[in-house]
Amino acid sequence: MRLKDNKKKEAIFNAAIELTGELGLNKITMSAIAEKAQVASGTLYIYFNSKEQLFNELYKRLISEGTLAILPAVEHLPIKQQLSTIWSNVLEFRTSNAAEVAFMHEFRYSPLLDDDTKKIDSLFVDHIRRLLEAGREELIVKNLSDDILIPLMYGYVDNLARHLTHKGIKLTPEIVRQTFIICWDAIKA
Amino acid sequence: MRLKDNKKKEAIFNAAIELTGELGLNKITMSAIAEKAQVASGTLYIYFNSKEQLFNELYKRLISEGTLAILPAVEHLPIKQQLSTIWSNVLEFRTSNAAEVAFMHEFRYSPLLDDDTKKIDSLFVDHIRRLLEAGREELIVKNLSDDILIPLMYGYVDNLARHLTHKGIKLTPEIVRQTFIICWDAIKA
DNA sequence: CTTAAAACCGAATCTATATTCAGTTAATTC
DNA sequence: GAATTAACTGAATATAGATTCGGTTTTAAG
Repeated sequence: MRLKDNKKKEAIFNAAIELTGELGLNKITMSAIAEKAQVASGTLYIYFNSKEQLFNELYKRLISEGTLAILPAVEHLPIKQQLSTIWSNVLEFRTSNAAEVAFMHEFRYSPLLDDDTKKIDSLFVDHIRRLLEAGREELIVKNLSDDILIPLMYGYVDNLARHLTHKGIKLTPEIVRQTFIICWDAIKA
Repeated sequence: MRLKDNKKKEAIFNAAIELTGELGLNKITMSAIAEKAQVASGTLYIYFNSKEQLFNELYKRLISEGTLAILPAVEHLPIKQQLSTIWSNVLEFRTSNAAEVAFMHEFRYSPLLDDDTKKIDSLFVDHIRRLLEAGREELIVKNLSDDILIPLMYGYVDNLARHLTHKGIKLTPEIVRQTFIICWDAIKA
């Protein structure tokens, strides 16, 4: 008997990512993915039960390999430094992996996103939440609810990265520095 | 001969908005819109050429009646006051018109959005751009590019409003005040 | 009151794609 | 190296839903 080929699964994922970059999530068909991955359309169903499952699995992988891997092992650093490092990493990741980020962003708001996948999303936010709490205890972060502070950071980084990518502005250390200052000015006590 | 019934068009728009609130943009069918608006599906095509046109027209209307109407006639006020008033209005609008905002948000990232409609979006941003420029001249706003400042304001208000709505948190004057302070701390010189 | 034209209806059509499946190929095991 | 079994193929199927269209109703105009 024959075994599944892991490289084939990679090829399928890559095809999906590339096609999102080229066409946008909603114009992608299973046939197009199959063609780009150099397999027959029926083969996709050996590796995935459905289009929905394919995308959800890809999304989860990108979140864990991309976003979560961004959280550095920097627990020994002061709060502000930790936030600064994370800020820099996230911005870097988001502006240098255009196709992946496009996929993640489009999929996040698509009807295909399933309930299970939604949970993964919160891991990253939870980490930020803990940092902010620590910052409040040290009296260096404004004593305001997470509901008010987190949308600032999350909304800014998301919008900023998309804006820069969209306008073809290359991320420079100077931009990273300036934007973090803005962000910190916003939340510092 | 018979004339088009303007109330019917309203009913169609309202049906589309309500259905977005109930089901999300992507689950909406022309038949469902027709049913909720109490017309036959064929009738939709008397008023609109296609589903795409229907949604684009609705989106444009919501932008101009909603978002643009938010820009108050406050040109005589100091920059900071103007920004504060706009901030308050946008937040108020975004949290108290859940179905409309859901539609606008979902449609904004949907494949149906056409090029022409995209242009309308920028009117609001242009207004903010002019305010920031004036603020920089007065040395009260950080001397940084719009590409860096605008995503902060836009990303924050967008994310914040969605977050509050999603978590069922009612917008209070205190939240408006606190969030504007955050925003202003971020951009002030 | 008549007539013409356009709104209106909703069943039938058309289309795009996700998914299936019968047949074929390749790799694993003994 | 034969048998077995799962991967693999891609044409055929199934289906959802946008759009069309022939027939019907309404109303403005004369």
